[in-house]
Amino acid sequence: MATGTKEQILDAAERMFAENGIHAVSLRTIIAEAEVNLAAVHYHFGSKDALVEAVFERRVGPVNEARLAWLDRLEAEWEGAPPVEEVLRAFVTPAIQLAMDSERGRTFMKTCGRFYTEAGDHLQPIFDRLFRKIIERYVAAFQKACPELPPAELLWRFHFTVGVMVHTLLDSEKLRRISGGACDPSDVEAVVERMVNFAAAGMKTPPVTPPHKERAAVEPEDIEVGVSA
Amino acid sequence: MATGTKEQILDAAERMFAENGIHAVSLRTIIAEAEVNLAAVHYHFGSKDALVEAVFERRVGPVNEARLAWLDRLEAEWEGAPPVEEVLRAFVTPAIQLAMDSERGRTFMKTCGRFYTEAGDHLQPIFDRLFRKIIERYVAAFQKACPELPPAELLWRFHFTVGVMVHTLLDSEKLRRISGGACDPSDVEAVVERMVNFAAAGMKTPPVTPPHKERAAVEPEDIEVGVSA
DNA sequence: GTATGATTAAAACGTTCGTTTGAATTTTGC
DNA sequence: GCAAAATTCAAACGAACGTTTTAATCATAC
Repeated sequence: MATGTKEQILDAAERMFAENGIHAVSLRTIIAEAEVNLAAVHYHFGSKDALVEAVFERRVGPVNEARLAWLDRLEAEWEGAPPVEEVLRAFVTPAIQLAMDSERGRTFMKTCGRFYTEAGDHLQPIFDRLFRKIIERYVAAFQKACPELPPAELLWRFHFTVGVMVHTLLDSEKLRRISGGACDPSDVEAVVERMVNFAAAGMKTPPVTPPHKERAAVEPEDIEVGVSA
Repeated sequence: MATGTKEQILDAAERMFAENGIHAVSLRTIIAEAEVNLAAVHYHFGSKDALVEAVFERRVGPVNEARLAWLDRLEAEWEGAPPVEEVLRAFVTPAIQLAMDSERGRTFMKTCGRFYTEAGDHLQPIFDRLFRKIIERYVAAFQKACPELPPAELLWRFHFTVGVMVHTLLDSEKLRRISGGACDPSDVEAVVERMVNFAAAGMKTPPVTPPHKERAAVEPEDIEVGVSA
C-alpha cells in the first residue's frame, strides 16, 4: 500500500466499486479514499471509464493467465483429455483463490461481479478480448471431457457453471446470513470443492431435451403475473 | 400500455433499468421514455428510490406467489415429498415464464438481475420480506427431496441453483453471441428443462467434503495474481 | 356552473457529477 | 545546480442530477 498514486487510485476504486457498484461511486469518493488529488485520476487514466477498465484488467488478466497455464498443465498430465472435475477446478480455482488471497482480492471479486452485470457497452470489447481465449480453450476441454454432449448443450452447461461461480463470488455473504452462519463462504477450499462437485454432476448428467421433445408447454394453471397495478 | 401515468412510469423505468442498470438511468431519461412530466414521478412515488422499489415489487410479488402456489400443488400431489426435479421446476419456471411472457417480462428479468447485484442497502429489507417465505419453503422442500444431504450442503446447492437461474436470466444473450446462435435463450421451455436437468444432477450428487477432508490446500505452483502494476 | 380535490405542467432549486485549467511542486537527466 | 519533464494541487467549468415549488389543468360532486 502507498506504493504510488496510480495504485492508490486503483485500490480505492476497486474497494468502492465492490461496495457500492460502479455507477454509484463518484471520482470524488474514490480520491478521498485514496487520499490523492482529483485531477490525478484524469492525469493517470484519462477518464472515469478508463479507470474502470484499468481496475478490471489489472486483476482479470493474471487470473485468466493462471487459468490457461493450469489447463496447459492438466492437458499435459492427462494426455489431452482431463476429466471434467479437473477442468472445472482449473477454471474455478484461480478466481476463488484471488478471492481468498487477501481482503483486496475478495473485494475485487465483488467488483468483478459488478462489471459482469453493470458493465455498459463500452466494456464489451474489453470483456471479449480478455475472455475469448479462455472460453475457446475451456469449451474445447469440456467437450473432450464430455464427448457425448451436443455442443450447444455443452455451451449451456458451461454457461450455468459460470453462473454458479459468479453468483458464489458475488453474493455468498447473503448465504451466510440466510444460513445463520452454517455456510461459511470464507472457507475457500471447501467452496471450490462444493462448486466443482455440483457443476461436475450437472456437466455429466445425460441430456434430456432430445428424448422428451413433447413436454407440456407450461405446466398448470397459467400464471397471472405482474399485469396488476 | 398508455393505461395511466403511474404504469407508464413503471414500464419505462423497468425498461431503462434493464438496459442500463439502475444508477445509470436518470429520472429525466425515464420520463422522456414514458412521455410524462418529471414531477409526476415524485407525485406518484415520492422519490427515485421509492420508484425503484415499486418497479421491483410489481413483478416479484406475483412470481413468488406463483412459486408458492406451485409448491403447494406439488406437495399435495406427491404427498409432501415431491422429487427434486419437480421442486426445481416449480422454483424456476415462474421466473422464466415471466421472462417469456412478453417483451416487458424479459426486460424485467434483466432488471431483476440488476436489483440482485446493484441494489444498495436500502433494498435489503424489501428483498428479505419478499423472499424469506420462498427460501423457507423451498429449502424445506429440497431437504425432503434430498434427505441424505447435510443442511449446510443443501443450502450451498440451493445457492448454486439460484446462481444458475440468475445468470441465465441476466446474461443469456451473451451465450447466444458466443455460440453463434446455436444456443437460443428465447426457447424458454428448453432452457427450463436444461436448467432443471443441470441443477437436479448437482442437487443429487453425493457430497464429497466429508470424505476427502484432507485435500491439498491449493493445487500447483501458487498463482501470482494482480499485485503487478 | 362552480367549488373542490387530484393530477399535470413548467421552471427553478441547490447539489454533485466528470472534466479542464493553469500554476505550484517534485522528480529526473545531465 | 539547473533546465526539463513529470506530477500534484486548488479552483473552477458546464452539465446533469434528484427534488421542490407554484401555477395550470383536469375530473368529480353538488
